[in-house]
Parts: sequence; structure tokens; C-alpha cells
Amino acid sequence: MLRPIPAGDHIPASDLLEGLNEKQREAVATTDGPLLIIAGAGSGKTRVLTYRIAYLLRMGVHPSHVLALTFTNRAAQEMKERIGHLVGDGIARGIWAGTFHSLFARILRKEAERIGYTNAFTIYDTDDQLSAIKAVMTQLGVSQQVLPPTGVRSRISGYKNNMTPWQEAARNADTLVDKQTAQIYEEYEKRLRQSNAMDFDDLLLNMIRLLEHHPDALAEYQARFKYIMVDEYQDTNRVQYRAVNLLAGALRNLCVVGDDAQSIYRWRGADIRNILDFERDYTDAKVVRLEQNYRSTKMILAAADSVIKNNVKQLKKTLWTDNDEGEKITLLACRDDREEAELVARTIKDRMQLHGYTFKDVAVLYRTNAQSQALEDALRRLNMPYHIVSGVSFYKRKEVKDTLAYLRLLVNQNDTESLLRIINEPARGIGATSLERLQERAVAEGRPLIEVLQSPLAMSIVQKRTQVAVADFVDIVNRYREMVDDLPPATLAQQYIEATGLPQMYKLQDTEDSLDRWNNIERVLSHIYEQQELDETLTLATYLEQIALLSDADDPQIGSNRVGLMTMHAAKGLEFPLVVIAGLEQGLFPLAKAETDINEQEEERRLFYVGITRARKELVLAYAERRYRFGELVFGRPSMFLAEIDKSAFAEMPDRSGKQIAGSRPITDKVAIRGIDSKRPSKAAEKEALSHARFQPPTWKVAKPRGSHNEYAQESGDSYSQVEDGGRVLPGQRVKHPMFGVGTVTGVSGVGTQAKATVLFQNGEKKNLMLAYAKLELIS
DNA sequence: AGAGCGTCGCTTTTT
DNA sequence: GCGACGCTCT
Repeated sequence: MLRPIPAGDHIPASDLLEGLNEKQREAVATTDGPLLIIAGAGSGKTRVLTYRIAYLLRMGVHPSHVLALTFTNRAAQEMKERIGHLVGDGIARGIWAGTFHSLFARILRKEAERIGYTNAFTIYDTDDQLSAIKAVMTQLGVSQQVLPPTGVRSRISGYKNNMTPWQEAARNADTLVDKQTAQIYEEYEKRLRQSNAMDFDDLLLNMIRLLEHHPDALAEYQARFKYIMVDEYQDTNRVQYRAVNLLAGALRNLCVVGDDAQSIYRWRGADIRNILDFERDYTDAKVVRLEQNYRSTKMILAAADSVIKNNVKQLKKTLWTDNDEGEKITLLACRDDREEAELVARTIKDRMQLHGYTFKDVAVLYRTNAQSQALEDALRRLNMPYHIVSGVSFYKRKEVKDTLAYLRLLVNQNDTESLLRIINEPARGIGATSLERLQERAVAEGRPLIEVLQSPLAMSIVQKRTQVAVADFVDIVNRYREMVDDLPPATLAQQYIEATGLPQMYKLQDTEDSLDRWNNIERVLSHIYEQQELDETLTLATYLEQIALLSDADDPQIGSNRVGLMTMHAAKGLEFPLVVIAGLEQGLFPLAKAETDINEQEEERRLFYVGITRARKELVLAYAERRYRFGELVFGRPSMFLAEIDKSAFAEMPDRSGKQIAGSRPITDKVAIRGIDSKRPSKAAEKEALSHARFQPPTWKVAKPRGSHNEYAQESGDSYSQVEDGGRVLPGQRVKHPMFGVGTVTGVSGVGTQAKATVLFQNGEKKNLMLAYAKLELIS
């Protein structure tokens, strides 16, 4: 048993238990042995987790012996911060907190050799997976028309999530499609091995392989992670379950926290059995139920409960609260998606004035990312700041992916997917036919493509001209490979990317679009520089790993004062005083396929439950009778979920013009709302503003003079343009750029977000910089 | 080999 | 309503 240690400057262990309810206290103070915490929405789960870890530390557990597995990096970061407040930052920093994927990647990086990789292994995202699958299908002569590669990808991922190796998949294959899929699976696995690459599933599987095949590694990590906690346990899959069981196997100090009602990742392999089996696998497990909700009003909780109770499959629990009754729910019945967006925006503005919310107190949730567009337009028109939680989109841009592919190749030359991606980008005269032939050769010889490219004998199968082009390309990569250990990553990346000719290609095209792309490449390079400044141990490999494992919910802007726009999946774990859920129509939410499949329907319902329970004070629900989907006007009916909420919970609310917004009448009634101004902004302006709202990469800060503008100007339509307008940068002005150094402005062009400055730097280089992005510091 | 045009499929959610 | 991909032509 543990004994408390002197508290020093911080809160003693016993005090940590104060201010917790009885159940929470029990969960926190149960340090040893298996513990299952069933934590209803808003029941103080995060509080319990952080206090429990702080308690452990106070009881003398060394931070490095604590492992906390979370769903997002943000959740881990937040947890660390909160623990830091309780026990001191220095101590909190020592715990192992992160996602399964990022922590396992870190361990595997160290142990790579033992499972047949090198520590330079690349992490393949879903796009890389797809290219690999396509290449394999071409190699096997399987038609991509008959067998869609995305379908194959999800089947392979399904196999992996069930720990089914290709041998077994092949054995169990009955139909031709099954057999072909199994064969593609086999070749896919070989290809990734050959490429020294792991996909997301492999990060988990390889951790298991390491622990199962290397008893000393198992012993080592079991001894290291003496206390293990798993958050969002209902959304873990079988592989994660196995990994956790292995790690906790010796000491069995395993605490899992979950809520089956909030399980929303079944499609990704999350398995509710993980909760049910816990008590079976750990018969001595203590079970603590947290059922008091501290977050929401009675009204909101009642609505959530009346919805979720329609699910047949669920564990019994009763969530209750001491909070106020609260406001009734507002229902916005709208004619179409434009009007829905408009009304949502106006309602938000209205409630902000009425109840004193600020922008960051508000979130608009929806089922699909595509719905954000109309909402953005409306918010922009009302000049309300917002931010979209989907930080990865910047990294999905072609030029950014190309840049990263070049860097990945530098770190891991066997990374065939990256190699193929950029070998002819910019065009070098290395065509598809030649590459196909060379790939065939590589497969036949069982060696990585990059080796084939460097073998004069093998290269003789392609034209002389191609041979020369390939040799030039390989030279560039090799030249910079030699410098990897000698130059700081940002400098190396900068010089190497310049040498590839990629940025120049876009710059010379000199169109609005190509300059944008050029700029994005510069932003990646500046980003590496920034990260390097923050962490001097940064290497290109670790940088690339961070990028690969970024998640949407990791968007650092989440704390800024803006209205949050996000999917309900992305909203998991968050809470807001005012929550709007838009697009409550059959076929959209729930999605069409849930109408026939009861399991899907229950998952959609859980998702709605998650959405509702994000709200603390007030809930607004909205649907539209017509909506544009795929550029086509589609008619819809209100969501079945709306009918599951008691009619008396809805408010009858006049809007400011005195007109009816929505009533407590049967929701199928048509409620017409007039007088909404719906002038569309110009196409160009829309696209413009959108690109800035969307492509702000995470951890990116636009440097700007202090206090020169309101704090939310950055991304919200018109106000954005004031961030760095041409006005304050004039010819003759001396400026400093983080990468290029000091220079003098020689010219300015464009206005608003398009404002550019030509700067002559001290090294004689002249650069044309977008002021909205380039982090220029004015110096005198 | 590369440019240009047309078709298709896409939007469910993401580590 | 857009972007990715494939086909055709040069």
C-alpha cells in the first residue's frame, strides 16, 4: 500500500480528496488493483482522472511510472496542465500522457530494430495507405473498378483491428472478393515492411508484437508503467485492449474510465466489449459509477436522457443533477440550409446579448464537415469570429503533402509512397510507365525502389533520358541525406526543399493559386523553424511524427475567443454554455444508412447524446426542410431524434423582430420565417475568407504588433484583413523574418489578406511575402 | 512525357 | 460543386 509523502509546497494528498463527492473520492483513492469507472457525461471524469494522478504522485509514485492514455493529444496536454496546477509543473511533465498512437510511436521509435524496422520508420496516413493499396492492386492486376481501393482499405483496417493476420484472412476467404482482398492485404503488409513504414493500426499492433515476442521488453514496460489509466475507454478497440492488458499484466494497477452511452467510434473498430469484458477479465475489479452531472441544467439532462433511453443496448445508469432547471430548448425550423445558418448565427448573437456569453462560450455542432460552409458564411456576414476545428486540412493540401513527402524521403529513403509521390513533382520527365516498370523490378528483386533507382543494371530497362533524370533526382536526396546530422532540421529542410525546385515551380507559375501554394510551402518551412525554436532536440523525424499524429481536436485555437464550429465527433470531451446542433434531418442526422440498420441508428443516437451533453446552460436545435447536398437541392424531414425529446422541453421563442422563430407545435409543422437578409457574398470573397479560416495550421501563430487590432480579427471575414494591412508596412520599412533575417521593404501590393510586400533581405535575396502569413517583425 | 479535357464520386465520423 | 483521376491527343 502507498503512504503519503510530505507535500512540500503543494496540496497534501488528503486535501486532494476534499471537494469531491463520495463516488469521486472513492475513484481517486482506489490506487491499487483494477478499477472501472463508469462516468456519465459531465460527471467530473476529467477531474477524477487528474486528481487521481495527482493523488498517486502525492503518495510517492514517481511520475515516470504513470501512464495516461487519452483519445487526443489535446486531452493529454490539458490533463498534464491540470495535474501541474495540483502538484507542480515539473512533476507533471514527467508522466507519460498521450494518445495510444503517439506514445506507442515514441516507444516503437526506440525499439524499432527488435521488430524489424529502423528507427527512421515513417507513419503512413490514410492517403498513403490508399496509394500503397492502389499500387499493390496494379501489381496484382486487380481492377480498381471492380474492387474499390477505399473499400479494401477499410477491410484491411478491420482485419488489423481484430488482430487477424493476412494468413488467416486468406484461409477464411470464401468469395473471390475475399480472396483478392486477402491477397492485397498480404502484399500491402509486405510493401509497408519494405518501405519501413507503419500505418495507424500498425502503431498499435507492433506494440503488441514487441511485448509478446520480447519478454524482456514486456517486463521492462510493465515495470515502468506501474499505474495505467485509460480515458474514453468505450472508444478503444480490441488491439488497444490487448496492449493495455499486456502492459498492466503484472501489477494490475489499471484504471479505465468510460461511458458506453458515449461510444461513437464503432466504425473505427471501437468495441463495447472492452467495457463489458473488463469485469470478466478482472474479476476483482472495483466498479465506481459517477452519476451526478455537474455540467448541465436539468432541462438539458432530461432531453439527453429521453433520447438515449431509446437505445436498447446500454448499461443501466441514472444521471442526475443538482443544477438549475435551466432554459428550455430552442428549436429552429428553417426552410433551407442558408436560412438555418442565418438563424443559428442570429440566435447565437441574441443569446450572447441576453445571457452575456462570449464567442468562445458557443459551439455549433453538426454531423458532417460539409455543413460548415453555410454556417461560416452566415457567421461571417454577421461579423462574428469563428474557428473550425479541423486543423488537419492544411496538411491535406497537395503542395504541403508534397513538401512533407520530400522530407519523409530524406529521413527514410525506403519510403516508397513518398518517393513515388514526388519523384516527378515538379515534372522531371520521369513518367508513369517507367516508374511502373521500375516498381515491378523492385518487387521482383525484393528490394526497395530507391535501391533499384541507384542500380545501373536495373535502370537499363528505361530510356537513357529517364536514367539521367532519375540520377539527378537521387543526387539531390543523397546530397542532403548526408547533411541530416550536421545541420539543424529547419535549415536543412529549407535548403533541401529549395533544391528540389518545388517552391520555384509554383512561384514561376505566378498565378493567384500557385503563389498561394508557394506560400504554403514557406509556411511549412517556417513551422519547422518555430518548432525547432521551441524544442532544441527536434529532428526531422520527430517533427514528421508530430504532424502525422495530429488530430482535428488538437487545434490549439480551441481556447481562443471564437465560436467553435465542429463535428460532434470533434466535440467529444468539450463543453460549452451554449450549444447549437444543426442539420437535424432524416438522412443527415441520423445518416441514411442508419435508417435500416439498428446498430448504426443506435450509434447515431449516442452521437446525438454526446452533442446534447456538451451543453451547460442552453441548447439550440435546428433543421432545414431543404438542403443543398452535392450541389443539389434535397428535401428532408425532421430527424426522428427530435420527436424523442418531450415537446414540453421546447420553448416558444419570438425573435427580436417579434416574429416566431420556432414553436412547441409538432415539429413536422412547417414554420416559415421571413425577412432574413440573404445576400450572398461574392464567390471570390467567399473563397478567400474560407481559405484563411481553414488553412491555419495548428500551433501556428500569426505574429502581429501587440494590441493593434481586436483579438478575434484573425480569421473572421472582413476583420481578418486588418491583421496586417499594407498600411503599416511601407517601402523603406526595415523588417525581420524568422527565417530570412533582416531586410528592407522595397514594395507593397494588394490589400487585405492579399497584401504582399517585396523584401530585400541582407543576404541579397528578394522575397515576395504575403503579409497575412509571413511573420514579419517591424524594426526601426 | 505531358497537357488538357471529361467523368466520376464524393460527405460520416478520424488516430 | 469541386477535386482527383483517367483518357486522349500532341
